[in-house]
Amino acid sequence: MKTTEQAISIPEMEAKSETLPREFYGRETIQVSRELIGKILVHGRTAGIIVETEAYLGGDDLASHSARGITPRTKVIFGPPGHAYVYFIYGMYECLNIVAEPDGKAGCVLIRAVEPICGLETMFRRRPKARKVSDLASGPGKLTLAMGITRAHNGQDVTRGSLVVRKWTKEAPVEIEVTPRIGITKCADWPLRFVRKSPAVK
DNA sequence: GGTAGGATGGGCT
DNA sequence: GCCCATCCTACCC
Repeated sequence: MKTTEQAISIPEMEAKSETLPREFYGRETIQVSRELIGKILVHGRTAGIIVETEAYLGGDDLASHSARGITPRTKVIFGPPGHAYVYFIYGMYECLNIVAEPDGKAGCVLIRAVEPICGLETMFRRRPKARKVSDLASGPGKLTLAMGITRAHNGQDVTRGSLVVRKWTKEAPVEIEVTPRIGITKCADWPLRFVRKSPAVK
């Protein structure tokens, strides 16, 4: 189904929004996951509204990459909030997370889908198999491809620089559905996936 | 409309 | 050597 949102220009989007401050991220991962729904992910000429996230907690969340402690790959998750954790998966894809919780505590938010609003042509060029706008970034691997996000962004600060998250200055209330996380086997029934309910994602 | 299986390579035991 | 926080195609209703 086609999305009902209209594409706008980057300057127009920037005029109506502001960058999220680091304090937004330095809170409980579940709260950050929930509140990232409806925010705007921006990279270069492309931007999209975050419509699906998952929380990956520290402690006894065995589905989280941080569950086995600090390694070269996972050290970002234990670092200061508001930074990107980008990992390579299934030999082909990259997934974007944003680090939550205060510095020293593990927790991150997987960005699973965005609704494209800026740079649709660029996204279609990067995802030639996508037929509709709603196919461009409707999955964690798809959105990194469409928006040009790679492991080169791992550890990057998302409160400044080329990869940032913004909020609408006039924010509308969002209805959110909570479900178990997708594609995992450990802690598979934990209700840590957040999806924007209206308008529908697909 | 639906789903089963293959591609593909880094991280960690 | 095994395990993946995935996507796409082929094939089947």
